Amino acid sequence: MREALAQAAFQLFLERGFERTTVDDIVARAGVGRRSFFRYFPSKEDVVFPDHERCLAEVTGFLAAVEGDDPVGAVCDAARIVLRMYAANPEFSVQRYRLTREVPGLRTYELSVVRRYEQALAGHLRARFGGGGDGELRAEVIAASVVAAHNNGLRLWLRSGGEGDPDAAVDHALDLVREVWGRSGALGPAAGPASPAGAPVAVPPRAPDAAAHSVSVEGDVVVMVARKGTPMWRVVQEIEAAVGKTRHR
Amino acid sequence: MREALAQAAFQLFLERGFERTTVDDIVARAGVGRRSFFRYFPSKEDVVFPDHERCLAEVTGFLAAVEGDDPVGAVCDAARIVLRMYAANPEFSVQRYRLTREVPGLRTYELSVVRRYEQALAGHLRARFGGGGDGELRAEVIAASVVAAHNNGLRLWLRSGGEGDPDAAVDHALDLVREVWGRSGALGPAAGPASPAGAPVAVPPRAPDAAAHSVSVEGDVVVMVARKGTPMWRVVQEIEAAVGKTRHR
DNA sequence: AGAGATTATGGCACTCAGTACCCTCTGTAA
DNA sequence: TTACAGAGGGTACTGAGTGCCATAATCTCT
Repeated sequence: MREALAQAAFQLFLERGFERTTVDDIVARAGVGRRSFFRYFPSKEDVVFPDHERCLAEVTGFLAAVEGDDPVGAVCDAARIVLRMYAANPEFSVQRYRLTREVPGLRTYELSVVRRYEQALAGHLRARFGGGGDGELRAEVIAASVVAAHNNGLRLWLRSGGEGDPDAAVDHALDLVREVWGRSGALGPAAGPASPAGAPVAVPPRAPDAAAHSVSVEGDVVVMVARKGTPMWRVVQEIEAAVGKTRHR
Repeated sequence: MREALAQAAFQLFLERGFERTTVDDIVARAGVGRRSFFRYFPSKEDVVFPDHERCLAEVTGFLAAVEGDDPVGAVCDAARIVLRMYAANPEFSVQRYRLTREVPGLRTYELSVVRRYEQALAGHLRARFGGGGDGELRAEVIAASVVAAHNNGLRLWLRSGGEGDPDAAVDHALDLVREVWGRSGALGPAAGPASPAGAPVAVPPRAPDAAAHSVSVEGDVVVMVARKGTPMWRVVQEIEAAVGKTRHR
């Protein structure tokens, strides 16, 4: 149902534009009742970003699970989770990007979504930095920097039409932030990194998913996000697939 | 007329809340026709930020006129223009802050306003940095940092009830950004980069056997975090326990 | 299986923001 | 006086979003 609504809506948005499409048009094409639309999407804007809620949950889950003394690296990895969601459906992401660029209402809606990611990152950093020594300030500035860097790399890829890999651009952008802030978000360049050795190498894996659920493996932490009501056999299947895929790497 | 409408609206928002105040209520108190409201304010949200349009014009004007070889300093000064607008009416700013914090619609509207400031700053930096050498990337990251730093200092002052001077906190926050980015937004002031560019992101080491499984249910999204190697039966068990727990609410 | 409870969906009516169109009033220039 | 312009007001409409209730599907327990 969610899927049917999102698909019908997106078709219509591409055909007639976002503002010239009413909710009644959408439910007519999907063949469902009008009331059902608002059960699945709290607003007309939400249908354009059907997977952000799940992705946000994935990001917060990842940040809650991550350990170690590299909070800046952790939030960069969290940003890569978002990137993976975009990269999982290049055509959709590119079309949505074009749509969002020319509809003011969608732009501001996207801002509010991005803001929630930023706050998730900032919350993680704040918890690690503590209150003293400008902890909150540094957390917010670094979170904003990471989001801006991520968005810059992502936009580059979206503007190119979704050709190739967005990872290189985003990695490069995030590296810039990490170079400036060091791994611990220290105050000033002098107090910089001195990165302790033993950092295992891992970039978040590519998304195999493109389904309603997602399983990601970060190092040896497995994060699964699914909708309530998903059959358990399917969850098990996806976890096993994801874990098996990254086991020998 | 503009003034009368803004004043009537703000009174009502404080008395009954933003969402429980209709435009008809506002025009009734102001003693004008409903149609006139939308002549002066394109939306109900605009009446809460009656001076941002002017301030944005001031910022862009300043940036267009500024000279010198210190673009980062220039955008910091531009941010101080915004701060001055807030500081000009402490009571109003504090009340508006409290109102904005608890009304989602106003929060997202404010985001769109802040975004325009950020784009003004980024545009100035982009013009100075040029296209090469990650100019665009640096421009956007620095603009985001300056905005985040400004907002952090401003929020500190607003939360304190508008007592004293917001300048100290904002100056300090902006100094942090300038220390990190230098006056020209160079790529790392003196510091040799922590890790060579393009180095893969480090993922922190893990405690070997800390039992860190967790299943959380947010709405109807289930997020599961577990370590690789956890027996599948145990994962299934925990998911079912968590989902069952929240099923009958 | 079948009664009872729970959930998913549809339908209806309503509020309210925002817009299009037209009206009135007032002041100004010829 | 007429002609005109511009500010304000009124009316009716569209469309998003919500509350309430009816009905169908599904689940649970015996």
